[in-house]
Amino acid sequence: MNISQAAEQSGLPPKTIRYYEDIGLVEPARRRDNGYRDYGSRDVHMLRFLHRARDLGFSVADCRALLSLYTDSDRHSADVKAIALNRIAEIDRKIAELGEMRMVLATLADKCHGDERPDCPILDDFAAPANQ
Amino acid sequence: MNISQAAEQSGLPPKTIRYYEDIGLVEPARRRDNGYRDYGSRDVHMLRFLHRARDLGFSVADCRALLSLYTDSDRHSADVKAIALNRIAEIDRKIAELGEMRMVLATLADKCHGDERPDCPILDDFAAPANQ
DNA sequence: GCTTGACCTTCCAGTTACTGGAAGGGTTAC
DNA sequence: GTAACCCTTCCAGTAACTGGAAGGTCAAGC
Repeated sequence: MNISQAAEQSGLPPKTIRYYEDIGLVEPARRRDNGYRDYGSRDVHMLRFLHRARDLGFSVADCRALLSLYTDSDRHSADVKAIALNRIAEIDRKIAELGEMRMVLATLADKCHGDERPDCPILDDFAAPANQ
Repeated sequence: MNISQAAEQSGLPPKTIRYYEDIGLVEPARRRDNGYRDYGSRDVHMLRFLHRARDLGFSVADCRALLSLYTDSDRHSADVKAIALNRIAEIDRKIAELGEMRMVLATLADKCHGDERPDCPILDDFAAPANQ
């Protein structure tokens, strides 16, 4: 099948599929006589795997590792789990960071009249943060 | 003062200060005879403002708007508040997204033995997501 | 046979917000 | 004078694509 079909079935845009081939995340696709890439169900399978992993926020480097574990029947599930737990920890850090930002901003926004007057606690804080 | 002092007092690395000048986020610094940038307290003030705004996750584009409101004494606090509320909404979206990822991953990781055996519910899910 | 439109190909540039490093010149302390 | 550290500019790289240009291919309709 053509790349656009593979795209449709995997959920990845054609551009992204070519990009993944470029960076060696997936094997180069077979080519037809006219130079078109030709995909089979196994290829689409791999692409869908990548789509899912990327959707869950794994980096391309992680995806590389996950894909190599996926295709290795002698893998240890511990290695997969370690990557997943790492990703969870990363998510937790990110959520905590965003939560702090949100709290600060919500507090400031709450104190701001938000009308036509120029005085604004938000800008005041930016100019001289309270907690410093 | 030299750029490294301005960096220390604003919390931004020298590289970043030059970069902000490059993209026109701050006015070009005065130069001394030897070509060195020369910063005053007003400059440092602006840089600290930017540092704070960036720390709260505002994009450089937002910072541009915020800085222009900051230096405009005829501003309406409503405009500042709108930017802040927008940022909060963005944060909320991001947190929700991360929260979903976390839930999925935690569920999968929980089901994974994480030992030397190859079978792994995480990889199984990636290969064929349950919710599809 | 020819055209039209939708594919496909490669390659280059742009995105965000820096950061690292090279090459070269200035300053300060001993 | 020289060593250590500062400053300058410019170029390249980061992450993961995405947009667009230039050009070849294919299938359908006239």
